[in-house]
Amino acid sequence: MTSTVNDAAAADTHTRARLLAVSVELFNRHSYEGTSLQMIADELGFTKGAIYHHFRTREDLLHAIVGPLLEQLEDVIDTAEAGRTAHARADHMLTGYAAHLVANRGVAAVLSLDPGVLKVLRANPEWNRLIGRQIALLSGADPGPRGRVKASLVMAGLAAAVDPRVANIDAGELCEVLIEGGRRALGLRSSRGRSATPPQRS
Amino acid sequence: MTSTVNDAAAADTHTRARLLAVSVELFNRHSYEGTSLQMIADELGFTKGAIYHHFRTREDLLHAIVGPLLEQLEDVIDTAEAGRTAHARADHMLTGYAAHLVANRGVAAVLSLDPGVLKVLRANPEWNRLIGRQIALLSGADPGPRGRVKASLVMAGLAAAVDPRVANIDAGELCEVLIEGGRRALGLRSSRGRSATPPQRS
Amino acid sequence: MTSTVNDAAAADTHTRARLLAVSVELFNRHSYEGTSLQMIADELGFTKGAIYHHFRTREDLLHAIVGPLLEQLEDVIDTAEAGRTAHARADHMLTGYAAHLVANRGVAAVLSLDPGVLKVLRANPEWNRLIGRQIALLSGADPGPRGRVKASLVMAGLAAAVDPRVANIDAGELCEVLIEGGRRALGLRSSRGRSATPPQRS
Amino acid sequence: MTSTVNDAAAADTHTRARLLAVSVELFNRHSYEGTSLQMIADELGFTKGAIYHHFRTREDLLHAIVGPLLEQLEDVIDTAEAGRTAHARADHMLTGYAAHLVANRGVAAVLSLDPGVLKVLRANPEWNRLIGRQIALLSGADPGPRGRVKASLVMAGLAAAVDPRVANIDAGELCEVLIEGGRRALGLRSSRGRSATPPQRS
DNA sequence: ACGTGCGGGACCTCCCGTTTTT
DNA sequence: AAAAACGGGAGGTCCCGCACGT
Repeated sequence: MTSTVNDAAAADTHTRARLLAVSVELFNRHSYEGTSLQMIADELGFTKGAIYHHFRTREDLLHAIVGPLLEQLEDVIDTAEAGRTAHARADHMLTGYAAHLVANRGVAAVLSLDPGVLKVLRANPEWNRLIGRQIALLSGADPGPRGRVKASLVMAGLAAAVDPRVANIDAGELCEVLIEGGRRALGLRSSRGRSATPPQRS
Repeated sequence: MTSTVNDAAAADTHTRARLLAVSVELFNRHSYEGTSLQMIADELGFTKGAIYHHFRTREDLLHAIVGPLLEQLEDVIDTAEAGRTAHARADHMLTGYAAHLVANRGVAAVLSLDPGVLKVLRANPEWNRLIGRQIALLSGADPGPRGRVKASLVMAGLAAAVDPRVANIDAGELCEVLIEGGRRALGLRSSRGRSATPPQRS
Repeated sequence: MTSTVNDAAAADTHTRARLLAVSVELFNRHSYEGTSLQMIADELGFTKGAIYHHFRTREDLLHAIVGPLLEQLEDVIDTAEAGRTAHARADHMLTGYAAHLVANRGVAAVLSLDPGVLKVLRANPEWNRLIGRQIALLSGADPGPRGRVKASLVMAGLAAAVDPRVANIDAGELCEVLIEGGRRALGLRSSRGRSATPPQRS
Repeated sequence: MTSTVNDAAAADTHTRARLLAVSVELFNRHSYEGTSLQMIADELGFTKGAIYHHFRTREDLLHAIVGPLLEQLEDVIDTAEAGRTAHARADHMLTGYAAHLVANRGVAAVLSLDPGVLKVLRANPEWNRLIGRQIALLSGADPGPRGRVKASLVMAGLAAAVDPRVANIDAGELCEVLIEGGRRALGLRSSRGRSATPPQRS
């Protein structure tokens, strides 16, 4: 069942989890910069002062949301980097990323596309490196500017495509479509048999 | 016809053009919601009052930026819709869209990805319909949820990939890569085996 | 009896004393109004709730600090008022005050100079009277406006001069200097070889 | 004519001068940290937003108040440092300082004694140096810790004594008393029958 | 066209004091 | 007795828009 970020936390930490969930939802609707603490507090039914007890600043709140997601993503990256060939590494990265996004539908768009969020992410060297590694992996089959462009295309494209507003589609099928689209865009031959992709032009 | 961004600039060379350019830059850096009139005024070297003389509200400013772009995009859509087969229509839409994005690098990301901007766009029925038509065209080869997902993937992916921060790449080559990636992701066979290069816009 | 600051501490050694000490230190650094309970709690390593258990309000905390000091000062005043001549009374007041300040270096400045503290002091009629009596004693040799001015000069001057940041000086010597300066400013002839050193308080 | 700080400005800059005057008054009554922008705005009859147009931060406001005063004081210090003997330099500093304080009755106490203000002053290296020079001058006749203590005594004492609440006394006489008290406290012989009245500043 | 002064109202931060829990 | 959760509310910053002047 669609494990969200807060799966574990949700059970006991009554309010903190709700706080994060509501925040994500509002960030999605109004963008990070466009969401005030007041809006979050109103949605939760209590006051800004209460929020302050859990997160001293709005950016702390954002950190608490994206932090776990990026840790999750780091696992995927770590695994992918252990692949033997550049092709395998890229494919692992892609499938892992797609699964990661689908598992966190509704959070992903905020994480990856909101300029307000990206500004915060770029300010954190560790997170910045993470994204760099991801791009490197995805563009591994084709380094250089072209590879970077494709990698960015896929990363942003997938992130945007999982937005629930895009289409009413089952998680499993969604993941399939994303992987298929990603592989083609990156020029990765679908590992077994079916070659939807024509031989690479240099 | 009807004034592209640069056209309008030519008329009013004095300040209006600089105002728009600076705004776009700041919207890109800080997101639409994260950019205040004060920031824009400071960057321009004059005061908020001066801005007010050109645009009565900050949203007006946004309209002035995205309006021409969307008109431009509408031309592409109109043309694409005249295609004979679904495949041709999707391909036209894709190539036209790629050219449109490349021609407006640096504006595109704001236009297509910033949630703050999207909220404004969604509020305008006309613009909302425009996006719907674009999705319909791109997913035309494969209607249904899967098609919508792929179309969204391509639309957002391309928009994100043109960001100058992604890679230092020549406009022509960038366009090629985008089209190639888009075609593959959408499952469009590279028609007539050639000419990834679209009709160039200024 | 008349518990001095340290006395009270001995009883409750656990926290109350540290609480007061830390508060005084922070009041000195940031002024009374500029010091929040949070700052005090942080410095102590525990939470605001803990403070609230000892003092129901921040003003209570202030009272607990200045109260004992003012009682101590009242003793000095009482004694001084028993002097036979105006000159002797003023001199007693001066020496006693100097000793009092030196014995409470670091607290004195807050007590006597911080406008935020003075506001609280002025609100308490008893304490207000106390200061009036002190001024009367010091200016006794020369009543009228000039006397009041000199008395204020001495009172504030001495209070400020005991601040440890002013000079690294031994308590005994400091007291000497203060008395000498005070006597001269007030126009009190250093009475017939009487030691400048006052009766030492613990 | 009790020249205030804003003499020149008062005429034309309608509100800015009032803003400063009101602020000084409230700082005196409630201490710097104890005075909110709201209080100032209320007293002036307009809003915090209006204040923001003149001073972007509360500390700016403080700077605008103490800045001119310290410049004035620097003139005095410069002049005093040109004296030939240590005694003369100290005496010049004293008389000049007294005149400076009397000329700015009501502002002086805030400037010199409020811990909140001192914190800001200490944070500014230039202003910090200024105070150091002043102490050096006053303690010049007797360097070392004892001299510093006396200098601090005089500086704070005089500043506190000019507070209008201390005594209803004419400016000229006040100045006389301050100089007399200061000289005695510092151990400066009233030099060669020179009038106690200092050179009047505008 | 542009600068200035200002109103009113958010924003985030954070504070103080209470309640609830351990 | 200490910690944690929370409610109100105020503080400072700052923003947007509108008067004016020029």
